[in-house]
Amino acid sequence: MLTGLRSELVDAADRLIRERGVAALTTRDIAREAGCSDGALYTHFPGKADLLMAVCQERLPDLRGQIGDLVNRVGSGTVAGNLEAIVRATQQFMRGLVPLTNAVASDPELRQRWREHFRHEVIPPRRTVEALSEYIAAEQRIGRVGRHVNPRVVASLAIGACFASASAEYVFDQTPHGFSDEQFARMVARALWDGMTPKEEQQP
Amino acid sequence: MLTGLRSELVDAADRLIRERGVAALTTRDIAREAGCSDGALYTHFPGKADLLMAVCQERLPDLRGQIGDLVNRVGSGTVAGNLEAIVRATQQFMRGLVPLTNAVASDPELRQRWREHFRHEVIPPRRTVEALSEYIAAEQRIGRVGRHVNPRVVASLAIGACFASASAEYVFDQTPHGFSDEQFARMVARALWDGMTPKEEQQP
Amino acid sequence: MLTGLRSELVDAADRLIRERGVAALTTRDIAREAGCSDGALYTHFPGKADLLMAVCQERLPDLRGQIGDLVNRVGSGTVAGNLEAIVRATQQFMRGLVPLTNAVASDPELRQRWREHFRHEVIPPRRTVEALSEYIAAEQRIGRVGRHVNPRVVASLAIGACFASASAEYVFDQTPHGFSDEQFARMVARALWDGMTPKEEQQP
Amino acid sequence: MLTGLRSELVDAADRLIRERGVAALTTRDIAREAGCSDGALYTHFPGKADLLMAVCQERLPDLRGQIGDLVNRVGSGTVAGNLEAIVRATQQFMRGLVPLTNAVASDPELRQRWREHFRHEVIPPRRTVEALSEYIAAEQRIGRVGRHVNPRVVASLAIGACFASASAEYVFDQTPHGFSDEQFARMVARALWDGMTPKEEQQP
DNA sequence: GATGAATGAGACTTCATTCAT
DNA sequence: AATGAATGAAGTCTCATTCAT
Repeated sequence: MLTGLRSELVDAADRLIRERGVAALTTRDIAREAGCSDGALYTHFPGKADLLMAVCQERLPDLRGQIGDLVNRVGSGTVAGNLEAIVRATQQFMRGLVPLTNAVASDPELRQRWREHFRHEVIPPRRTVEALSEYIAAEQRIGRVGRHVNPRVVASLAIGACFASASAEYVFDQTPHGFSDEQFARMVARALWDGMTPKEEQQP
Repeated sequence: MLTGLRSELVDAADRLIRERGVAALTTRDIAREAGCSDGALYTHFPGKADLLMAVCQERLPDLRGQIGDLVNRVGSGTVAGNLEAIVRATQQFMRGLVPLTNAVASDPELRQRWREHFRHEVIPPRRTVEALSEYIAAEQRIGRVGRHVNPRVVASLAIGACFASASAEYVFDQTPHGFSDEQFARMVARALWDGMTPKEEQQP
Repeated sequence: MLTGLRSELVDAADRLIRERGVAALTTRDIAREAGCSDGALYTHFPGKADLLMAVCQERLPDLRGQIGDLVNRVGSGTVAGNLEAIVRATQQFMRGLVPLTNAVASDPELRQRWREHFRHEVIPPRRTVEALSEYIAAEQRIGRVGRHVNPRVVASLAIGACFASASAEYVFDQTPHGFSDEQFARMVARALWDGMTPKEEQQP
Repeated sequence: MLTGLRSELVDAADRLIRERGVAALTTRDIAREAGCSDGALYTHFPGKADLLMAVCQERLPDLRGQIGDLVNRVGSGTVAGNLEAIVRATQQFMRGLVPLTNAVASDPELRQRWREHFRHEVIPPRRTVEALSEYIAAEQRIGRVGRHVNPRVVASLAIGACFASASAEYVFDQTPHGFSDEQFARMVARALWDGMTPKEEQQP
């Protein structure tokens, strides 16, 4: 056990949640996947729900880790280009997030515990939206984005579309739009940028 | 039994899925909610999964039913105003859709059956995106939307954001952006419209 | 199922408690003894503890049923003879009671529930003592038992000795005194009667 | 470890049996109470049952230790007074004995081992009865107790009543007679003495 | 000797499903 | 068609015991 059984269990649960969802996830399956006995789970966690919470807290991908440096590109490259790169990173991020939010959504106890956990913390989707908002606001401050733009709304559109695509892919194995990730990222960046260019007057 | 026990069961399951999710949903709960015996389910469905599929197929809200007439407003009012109304309708629609997709997502068997069911049919998210795409394309054809716009991308952004908001609300009881439905609809319509106005040249 | 599965289960549990005690009593054992499936228990009782409570409430032997008519012999026969007959009945009664009180004593949940159940009801040992006390008091009223006698104390001595004998027999397969039931009943009646005879004065 | 871990474990088990009974007593609880590791138990005992037997053998209170000197008062004070003091001591003794006999009674394995252990030794209740019998017989020999008295029967009555009171108190938190220890001891001594006074003739 | 993580058999309970009525 | 008692497989969790350190 180079890694410690605790991590092994969290890894195993994480893997199975992504592959099969929580509904059909038994403690025995997790133990088998982790290569340990049925009871071992209970030497590291008070119960199944606590292991699942640990998965959510410790294996939740962090968008900041993935787009942190992109956000630091404020003022360099083109805004549309940077947006496109951010959308690309978000697509990857959402593929990791969606199975977990689905797991949480379907299990009432887990859902309750998440709500309590995020009572005093920013929920992941909002954290993601805010990361992008900050980038847009920074570009806005140096005049590369129009003052008429609400950064949070634009961010919500981009992030929301990525989340919806990942969800649909997870459930139906199909995207709602039919584009490839690359195509979609480019076109989203373009469509949003079209509404973000600095200008004098506004059309009705 | 004015409505027939079959509908009673589908209604009961539908109600309970929305209230409590599928994870803790037992056939006994459904029977009690429908006001019938435990065994009655099996005179109308081969098993529990089939009842749940029936819920999904028969009780899945249809956005077309909700925005159909809005789509027919092509050429009337303002595009931004029409967009806003469509977003408002989509917000409602997504509140009904999200509990079902979450239910399906968490249960491997149900997920498999959905995939088969939608192998030869358009999946709900895409159907929704296409409904909005058609409206935008129609406006584009009569010159009220710029030719540089890809209707399906704009539609994906609007629909995706509504789906993401509804999901976050379902799981976390919070929206990722913090706006009210009304505010968000107005701002989304505005942001998208900013990038859709007909124009001569395009900024880099 | 001529008798109904519920009774079957209570009977089975009753039998096994007497044979083997509660410590090693599993729901599976009870089901097997009752000749039904593991789950059947739960169609008749909320849980194992409730079945055991049912055993205690419904199978608790009632001394009144066994000595009721003896008590009605007030004024007939000899007091010592009647006492002896009552002690004989009590010996039988205690053989039935002891396994149950031991079961209750060893299981904290069951004990808690008994205490609540008997919060507003007379506990079985006291009920037994009172039955005998009433007989003695009645003989006292008609002058066949000395006025210096406290009926409840004499009753406690007789009942207590029977309880202790039955307990020791249950645990050790031996009586603390080594007499047969018949011998012991006769001698107890004699010893108590020696202190109960009506008399004028009392020794210090 | 001034006392040695073995004693620590026996003490811990003894304490927990009296506080909570055997039914919910785990080796982990004992280890925690003794302030040692889970595994330590097995360096001093072959298994849990052996530890419990050790408790029974080593911590079983001995009435002789408590009433030994009282027994030596033969011929001094009054017989009734001495009886009363013995009953008082027995009441205390039974409060210590009852939790152990209940523990043994509920567990078939422990019960079997007790039976074997006491196959060639006098069982505790009988030892107690004999201690009192000897005192009464001694008084009888010097003429302070009537020759018609069977010492063992009188002893069984007194001891049995104390055992029954302690049992009922343990299980129900109530005594079968409702008297205080002091009252009950006095009245029992009186009732028995009434039948033990030396006399010429006997009433029918 | 002592530790405590790990084991794995087995406890109680749930629940989708069956079937005699 | 409808009932609901009965089934039994499967789930979560407990706990006496082992063993490498």
